Amino acid sequence: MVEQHHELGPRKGAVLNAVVEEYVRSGEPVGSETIAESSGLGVSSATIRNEMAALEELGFLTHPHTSAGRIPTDTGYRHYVDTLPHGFRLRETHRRAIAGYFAEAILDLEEVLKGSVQLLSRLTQYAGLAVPPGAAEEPIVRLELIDMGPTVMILAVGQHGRVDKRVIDRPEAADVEVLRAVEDRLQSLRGLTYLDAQARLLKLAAEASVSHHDLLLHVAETLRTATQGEGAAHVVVGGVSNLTSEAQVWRRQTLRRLFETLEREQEMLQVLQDVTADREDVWVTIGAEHPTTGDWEASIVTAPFKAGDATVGTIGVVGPTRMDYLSAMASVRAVAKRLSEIATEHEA
Amino acid sequence: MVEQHHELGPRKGAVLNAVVEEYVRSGEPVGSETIAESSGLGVSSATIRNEMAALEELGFLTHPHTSAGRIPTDTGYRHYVDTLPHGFRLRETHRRAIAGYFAEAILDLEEVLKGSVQLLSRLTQYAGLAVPPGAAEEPIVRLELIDMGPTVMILAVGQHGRVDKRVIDRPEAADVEVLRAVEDRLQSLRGLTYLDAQARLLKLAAEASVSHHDLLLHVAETLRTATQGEGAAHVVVGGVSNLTSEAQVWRRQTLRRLFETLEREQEMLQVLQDVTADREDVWVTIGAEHPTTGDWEASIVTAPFKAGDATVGTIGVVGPTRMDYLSAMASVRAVAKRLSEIATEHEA
DNA sequence: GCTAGCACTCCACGGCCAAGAGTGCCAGTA
DNA sequence: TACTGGCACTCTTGGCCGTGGAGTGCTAGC
Repeated sequence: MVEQHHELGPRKGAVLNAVVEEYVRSGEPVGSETIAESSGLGVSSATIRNEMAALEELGFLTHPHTSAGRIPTDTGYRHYVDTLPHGFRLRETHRRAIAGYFAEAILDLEEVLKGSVQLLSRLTQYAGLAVPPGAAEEPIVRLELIDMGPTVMILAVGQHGRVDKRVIDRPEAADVEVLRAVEDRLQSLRGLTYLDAQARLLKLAAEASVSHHDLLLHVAETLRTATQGEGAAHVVVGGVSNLTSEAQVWRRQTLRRLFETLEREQEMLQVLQDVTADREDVWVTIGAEHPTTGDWEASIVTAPFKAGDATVGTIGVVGPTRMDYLSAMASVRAVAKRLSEIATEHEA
Repeated sequence: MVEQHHELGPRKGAVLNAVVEEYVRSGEPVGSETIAESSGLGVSSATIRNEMAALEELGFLTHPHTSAGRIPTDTGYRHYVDTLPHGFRLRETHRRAIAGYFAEAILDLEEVLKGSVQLLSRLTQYAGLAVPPGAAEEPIVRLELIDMGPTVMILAVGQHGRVDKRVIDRPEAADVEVLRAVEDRLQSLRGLTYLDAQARLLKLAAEASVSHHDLLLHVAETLRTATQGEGAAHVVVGGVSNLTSEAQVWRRQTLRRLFETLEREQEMLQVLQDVTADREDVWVTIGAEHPTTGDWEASIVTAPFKAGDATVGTIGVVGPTRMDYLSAMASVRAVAKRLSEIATEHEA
């Protein structure tokens, strides 16, 4: 994927990348003169103009109007990102901020993610995003029915620290004895994953007496909502105020659409799943490459984090397509790496 | 408080209120002609002009520039709000939306609040806010230590459905036996409130053997963070995208400050405490009446909700000072009423 | 105490012009 | 063949001006 872009030829590539960098820096359409001076290619602005015209023809640059400089298209950014050098070192201050944050061991992954999202949003000046691990594969360590008078609380605790609860109306038949009895039966599910336990519960319920039946189904339902559907859709968002920064020349209308979607977890989850797919490393989705980011005129930088070999979650940032990709990618990659360490440790 | 404003005299009051209503509706500075026609006072625009000049002198109205219409000052809005008729009926669609939402019984208060905030933001087109009940006075029904291998989870469940957890590094001395033993001792705390249990725990820890000491302190700390300090600061926010609505003529800079503060729960909690104080009913804080809302050029409408006689939480909306106060107050009041019912029921 | 009338003020808007930035292209050169 | 200097052309930006309109403040009269 990287290589196919080199059909551009080295000089066109250099010009394109110079335009991207300059535009990201200044926010102004950039002219041939600027590139001729700054790029160090040792050619005149006229030559740059020719290259630029060609790059526009090829779809990497545009023109706001005839006599303005060039700005990159989404395809232009894509080329830039794909040809970025790999060994970029994070700025020292950022490196230290990340190290500092992870130095104070916090043991609750949900909390760590909230903090990580804040951290990323501070480092990049964009908004941070994270998808925490799902419950499906997590073994259950506790499963309880708690008598709360007119209601009953169903409480599940997972091996890696998640806690799911649900309060239900107390079924007619469920007196203290029954609660006790059902809770006892639930103990046989310890050690099973949320997913396996669900299946098991449905079987148990089918065979159970009427008085137990309802409760067992409710427990199954509790585990189900923790693993899928509306309730499970969960995205951690932070630092959205960064997106209103005055530097960002975002149109009001666009900003509004972005904010609206950020509030709909279900939808955000879908977007993040789409853009992360099954990438192994940090990945960038630029503007119209995904319908939703296109709608926002924004880009998303994400990286998966893993427990051992299995991807368990996602972390990233969302910002304008005119983004400092190099730095954003480095920050996201570094944070994802730390999260993987934590998640792997948790797992062990 | 209402009455003192009537020193304005009935006609000045009528003019002021007409200006507020017209300005809220149109967003444009309003002229004397408009008021003369719409207010039904049966006087000419010249008379209105005199009244307006007087109202400006008194600090209720301003002028963007000499030849523009008038807009209300914060004091102007205050007078308007204070003289609002009490018996305003909620719009039928809103009434139904609220009834509909609360018809489907959700039993987890935290969930209800999230939903209520969304509901309010949809009804009013502003952002919704809520402060859930604190843990301090809630009796504890379960207190557990869960063995998670290299770590231990401390889990507390409250009478009204709250669940607090904290994962700690496993203390050296804490083998399975010790965990068991400490967990047994914790059972004596059942029925105590979070606050009482804390005090009790500190006493227990002081007298306990070395191996129990650390664990007991950790449990106390868990209860403490649930009741006060950083961790307990918790504000539910929803519908912020409404604030970016194009209709709102909010300055970029102002909007940014508002969004930044909305993300800082600690600070938001303080603001909400300030503006709610110990009001019994819905209350409005307008612009500069509070330094923070002044900074935002915004107003907050809040109402407490209660369990029995005790205020347990707050719900409200935040929007521009140019707000439809009547409708916002009605919506907030109605939702708070429903929440009080739920909270009271919970308590019982 | 109210109103009609009027002079006055100030903004919003459109047209106009000049300056400037940047392009596209051509003709010339190594 | 590839590059460059030069130049005409285009389009935006900003300032300047004049006009129209909205709304005020004031005064004289009912």
